Amino acid sequence: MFDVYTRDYLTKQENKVPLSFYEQETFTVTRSLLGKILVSNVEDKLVAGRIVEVEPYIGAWDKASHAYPNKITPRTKIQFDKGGVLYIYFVYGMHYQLCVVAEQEGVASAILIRAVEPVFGLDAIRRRRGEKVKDIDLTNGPGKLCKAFGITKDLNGQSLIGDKVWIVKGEDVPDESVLCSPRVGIDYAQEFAKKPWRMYIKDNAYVSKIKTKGISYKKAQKTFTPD
DNA sequence: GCACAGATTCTCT
DNA sequence: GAGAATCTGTGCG
Repeated sequence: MFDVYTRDYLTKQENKVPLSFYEQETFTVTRSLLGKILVSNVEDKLVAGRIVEVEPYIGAWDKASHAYPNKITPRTKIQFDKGGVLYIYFVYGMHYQLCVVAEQEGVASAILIRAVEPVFGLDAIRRRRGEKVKDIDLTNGPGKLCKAFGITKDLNGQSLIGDKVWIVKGEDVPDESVLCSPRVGIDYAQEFAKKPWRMYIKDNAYVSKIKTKGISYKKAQKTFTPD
């Protein structure tokens, strides 16, 4: 654990990542989220974790996106918002997923946070996840981290510079430490199911299970096209 | 250390 | 009414 992430540091308004960060192009934001600190303050419990695994979803041409092809429904309309809000949805009858909306207004974009490394509020995380769960399994998956952070549908559409969930600066991760592999659980997305757009920090123990060997960030970057 | 099925409810057809 | 951007326990080695 890192002692630098104190309550004081995590809650200071000036340390929150500004909205302009989220308004950038999706792939850039996805990459830059690695190493940053996700903070939640719900039910009066401050909890934080370093982001170690993320996946981008583009509404316009990515078949894996809920909003493909620019489909506006009550669920997906949040993805069309201006970058800097939360997109939270429910899957498999029991799990929430937490996404960050990027890009300008009108561009459907969501970045799924798949795993974090706990850095603050371990007690609250353990209580929410259950006493039997091993430390390494507390937040190494999108459903797990939502439970650990107290994320529910109520937070859908909330601002990322609000007082419930936000992101603060962490340690920058060099390109050499970023690996990319196919995204998870999207077999229906045809050619897009194989795109190596799941990004994670190399050798980090809190990344969720990896089946295929990752490729370099530079290589993956070239595949980020509508093809 | 696998593989498999069950849980359970929301969203869109 | 089908299927889902998942997790967990069980059973087998």
